[in-house]
Amino acid sequence: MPSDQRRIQPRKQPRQVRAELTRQRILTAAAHVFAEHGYAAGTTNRIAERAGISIGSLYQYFPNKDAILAELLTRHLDDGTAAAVQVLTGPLPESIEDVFRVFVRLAVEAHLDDPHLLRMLLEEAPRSNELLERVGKVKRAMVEHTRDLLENHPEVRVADTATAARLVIATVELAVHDLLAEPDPIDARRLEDEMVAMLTRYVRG
Amino acid sequence: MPSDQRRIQPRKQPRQVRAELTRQRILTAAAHVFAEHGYAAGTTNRIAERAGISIGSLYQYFPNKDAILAELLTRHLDDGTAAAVQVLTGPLPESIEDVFRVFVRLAVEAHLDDPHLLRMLLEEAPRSNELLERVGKVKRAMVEHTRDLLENHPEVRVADTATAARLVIATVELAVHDLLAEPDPIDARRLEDEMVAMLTRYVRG
DNA sequence: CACAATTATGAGCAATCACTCAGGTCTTGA
DNA sequence: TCAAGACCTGAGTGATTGCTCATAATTGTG
Repeated sequence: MPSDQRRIQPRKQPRQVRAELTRQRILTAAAHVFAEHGYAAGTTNRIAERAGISIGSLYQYFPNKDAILAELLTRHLDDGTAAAVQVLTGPLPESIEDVFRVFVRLAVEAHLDDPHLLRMLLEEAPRSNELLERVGKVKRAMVEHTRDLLENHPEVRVADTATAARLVIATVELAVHDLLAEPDPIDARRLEDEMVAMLTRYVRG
Repeated sequence: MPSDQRRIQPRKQPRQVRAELTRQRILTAAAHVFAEHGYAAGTTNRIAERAGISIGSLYQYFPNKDAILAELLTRHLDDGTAAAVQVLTGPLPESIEDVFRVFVRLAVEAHLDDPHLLRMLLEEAPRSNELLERVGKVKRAMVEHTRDLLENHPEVRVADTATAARLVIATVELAVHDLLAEPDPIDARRLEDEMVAMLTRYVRG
């Protein structure tokens, strides 16, 4: 425990209830502000104002602005993997069509509540090597899982499973980016149906 | 020609050769700087430095930073539509598989030289309503063309051509975002092959 | 109640950045 | 050759922003 350690972490851990409450309020406010103004224009003062606290308090819980972004991204990633693990733990459907449907729906649901925030998070992730690496890790894990699935499922007839797995994952991700950004968002059900159809016909050969 | 018009355009049009040359250098430098540092961190001073000119000169050719971004995006959009028009003017292949191959290759080639810049341009486009509208217009035109194609081609058997067209366009766009961002970019040929296969099998039903 | 630890405050600092302007240098044309 | 206009220069300005710190308020503990 070096005594001259840099102030990379803010103070100590919260001890009182109101502290943890303030932390939550900061994160919620940051999510709103970032989603609305983007990362660069989402100033820390604005976040504090929206959270109903002073700017000083904000910096007692986060060492800097980037740390807030990191925490938001971490939470999303953790939520996503938790949901995925839960699905993978149970029994999967037999047909690949139904398997794809499960995954596509999972992806859609995970991003349906705040697409703008999610878009921002993924855009700003490259700002930090650590975040970029973390996102990359999750993505690589998904690609690996998909490749296993493609290689072992009897219905699947694609040859280049490595490329196919990347293509499938990228296509599902795309669901997100087309559900949001557009001012005229596509209907979630229809998108799901068509995407599942496309993926299924593709891997069946 | 109102005399009190705001200084939205910088000075007059360039008259001498060196002026046009300087303009080009600014745009080239901006492309590099934006691609490397992103829009927010790509300062105008850095652009001027990279272009080998003074910051004052930069502001004789562009009224503000956003105008540089706008010009870069406009050029990309114009180049892209020009290439598309040229392809659409000539005779298209018979089979949809070959048609898709033509379009996918077009998209890949258009974005192969500077993927980072392109990513940045599309991310920052929402900063301006005008740019957003311009991008939206191009995209809508592509979707419309695709829908026509899907409805008139004998091999195509999808029912919901509206959704299918959007899905096809989004999938092709995806080629870009997966060719670049990743530190381990996918092989262009393989991606092209698999993507064409996926789209073809999808629309054939 | 006292008093120490924890949490909250917000004016202000230092740094950064887009952009200006007063004045230079170069090119052109007569 | 020599003005007049075109082009270039770069230190500086005003505004913004991330963040600090001295101080105050609140809470837990005996």
